[in-house]
Amino acid sequence: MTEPDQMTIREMCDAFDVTPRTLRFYEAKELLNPIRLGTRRLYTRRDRARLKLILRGKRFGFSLEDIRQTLDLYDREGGNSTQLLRTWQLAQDRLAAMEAQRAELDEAIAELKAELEASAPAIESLKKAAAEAPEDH
Amino acid sequence: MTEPDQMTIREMCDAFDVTPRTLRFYEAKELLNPIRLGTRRLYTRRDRARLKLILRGKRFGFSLEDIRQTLDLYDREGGNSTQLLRTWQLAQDRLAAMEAQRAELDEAIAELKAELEASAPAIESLKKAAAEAPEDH
DNA sequence: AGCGCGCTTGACGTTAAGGTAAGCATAACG
DNA sequence: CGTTATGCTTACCTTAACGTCAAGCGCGCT
Repeated sequence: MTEPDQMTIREMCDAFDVTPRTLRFYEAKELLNPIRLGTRRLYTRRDRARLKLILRGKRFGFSLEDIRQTLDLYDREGGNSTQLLRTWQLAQDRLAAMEAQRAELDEAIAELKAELEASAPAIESLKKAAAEAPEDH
Repeated sequence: MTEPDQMTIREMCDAFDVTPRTLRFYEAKELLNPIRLGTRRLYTRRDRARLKLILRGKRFGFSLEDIRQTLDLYDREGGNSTQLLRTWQLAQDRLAAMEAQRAELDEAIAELKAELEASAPAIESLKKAAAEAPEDH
């Protein structure tokens, strides 16, 4: 437990490399809801887990609204059963979407690699030329 | 060659499920440059290849500006050598970024799967209950 | 000649995701 | 105990990536 249980907004910003504005913005959009000590925010372990998922989702190109919905997949704490089943279904969909994205990413990586290898010889000779006649800068 | 060599803007839109506005916008941002027949646009095989890459990049969460730079990795047709070397370097970076993203995506998929499996039993019993007492709708 | 359709440019509107600035409260520190 | 840092809210500003709307051109048909 090197990490404290609650963190101030500043500590969060330093830990996750975001601005206070961003955290408040996410709160306004109901992606986070830190405890209030008087008027100040205190972020718990749960908020940190959620923020991590949020930032990851963003890197994958999801919108905050998309992310907001997926967050409930991780820490739902009850809710009625039909609601739970819908959440479950949504999770399946998300998973499928992510696996599709993974497949597409693999393809893209393969293509780029092929492109790189195809032009590798030309690059090599360029580097050699540069090494022999280094009068450019 | 079931595909014609040049396509009108409408044909492109139908083929890629985008609006004319989007194609013109990408052109303004120098991601595409179709031939002009008089004032009209004609999109070639090359434009189609680029558009495919653009839309893919978007799904991965890249900005159009990011994508614009990466596009040159695929169909550079010359350029001076220092420029070429820089492009090469950029390609390496992109590749690394994509591989990092794939690693993160794998992790995310694994986590979501774990979450799903953990709550699978509860869901199963819910489904069973719903099957036995189907008086909700 | 007139009509309509597809395309063009140009200008302005919109949404998401924050940035920035003003004004006030409170907490920590020398 | 005054100053300095941290935090809060409210309000307006910005950028990317288009959407929407108006007005006009060219061309194929009748």
